[in-house]
Amino acid sequence: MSLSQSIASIARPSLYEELVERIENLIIEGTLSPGAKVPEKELCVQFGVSRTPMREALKVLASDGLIALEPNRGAWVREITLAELQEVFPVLGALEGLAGELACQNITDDEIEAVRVAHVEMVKHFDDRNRQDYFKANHRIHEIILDASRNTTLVAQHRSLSKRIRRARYLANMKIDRWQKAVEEHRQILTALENRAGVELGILLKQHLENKFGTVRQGLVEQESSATLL
Amino acid sequence: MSLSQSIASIARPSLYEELVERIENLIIEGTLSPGAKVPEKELCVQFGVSRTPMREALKVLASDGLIALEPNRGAWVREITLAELQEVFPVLGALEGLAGELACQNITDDEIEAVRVAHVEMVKHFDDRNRQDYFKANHRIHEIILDASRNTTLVAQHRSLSKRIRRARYLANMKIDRWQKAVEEHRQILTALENRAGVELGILLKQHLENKFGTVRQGLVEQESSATLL
DNA sequence: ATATTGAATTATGAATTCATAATTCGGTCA
DNA sequence: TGACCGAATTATGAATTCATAATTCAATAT
Repeated sequence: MSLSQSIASIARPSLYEELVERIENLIIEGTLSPGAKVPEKELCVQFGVSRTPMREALKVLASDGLIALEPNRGAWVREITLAELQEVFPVLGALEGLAGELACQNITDDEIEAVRVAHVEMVKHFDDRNRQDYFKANHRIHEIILDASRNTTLVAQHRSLSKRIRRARYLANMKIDRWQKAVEEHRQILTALENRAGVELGILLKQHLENKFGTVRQGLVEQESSATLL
Repeated sequence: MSLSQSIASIARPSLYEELVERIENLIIEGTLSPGAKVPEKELCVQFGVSRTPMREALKVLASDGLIALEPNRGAWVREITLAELQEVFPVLGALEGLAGELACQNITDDEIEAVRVAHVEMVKHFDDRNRQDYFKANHRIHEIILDASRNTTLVAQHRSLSKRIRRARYLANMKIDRWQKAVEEHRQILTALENRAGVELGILLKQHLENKFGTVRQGLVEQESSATLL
């Protein structure tokens, strides 16, 4: 893994890899929304590549579950259903629990300090009700903890699943009281990390995720009911 | 998911999908061994397809971690290092633990009966010291439990990771006392399942996996040391 | 007005072609 | 003999081409 990474950092990544990332971003940031057709030709023109690397990228994205390829009918951004959320969240919970335990065994003092800094920043953005920047700081905290597990397989699995649900864009819908609660949970998470209390951190992260699930579910239900009304 | 599956079952799977499966099998059964080059051209001839679908398949296999693509140098079957095993097993453990808990909530009596049948068969093959068929029955048991979690995401993640380590072919090296112990563990697993004791089953499966890890590690260490001697 | 048919158009799946990078191998020189 | 160079060969990355399946849309029938 480290070998292939070092090679990748020297050599220019191939076209298809770049395309995977860029299309992933289009999906996550909502330019390509769930249920929409992935316009193969347009994307080729937009990125200035031929269909070959584009189609290779689409195959990888399909294998990651971000899009669905229907034979002879093209690619579609996969919808996030309530059923899928109910599947993904427990799995993410199991992974986060493990990450928390491992992180407490392996995290450095510098990394804990980095979490502390990100935490303070996150709280500031909460006070300002700045959802965008709150999300970024929040995300940074979880990334540091995950990386501190020193388990690239775990990190990769978690990232892959996170991407699938991140599209739900739950933050836009997060109610203020739930948001407040999330900040409090993060205070506990930081404390457990500082104490290197592995099992406790695992439980906290899992719980934190379950609450997040509540938010996402609510957002999705609202979205679905409003869609029905149209 | 059910939609795309029903479509896939009607339409002929595309070439690249078929190739992904067949090359996967070549890797798992050892025809393509770890560290070996994946002979793109030869495989094209062998399967009677052009390079385009073949290369699409290789991209997917790389994304699944079965092979490594080195820019301008081709594809190689990824080696299983001890470091990777140490990463993968805890993740699989977390997933199996979850699977056990969910299975106890959702498994049908018929499915428990199927596990019982496979268990009896497995014990018979143990008595005959028939490793091949023991492995098959063993595998069937774990598949039923996993499927009983009713969580296709969990199943997919578990399968993907299992494939990565199944290549280690640990069974060939399993010592008789460890084998005996594995059978005993399976007796407990069956009992927990019959009692629908979710938490307990989760712990048992995780423990069972850790023991398996010991076997795989030993096999790998022996293999590496013998390789060094060459 | 709506549904249905079929030709024209477009999109997709896969083979082929082309440019370039890596490897091989024969020859040269130390 | 062995290290080094460079032309020939081969493999790889990506664009193009070609065959076929899906879709669109105008014309017709109900």
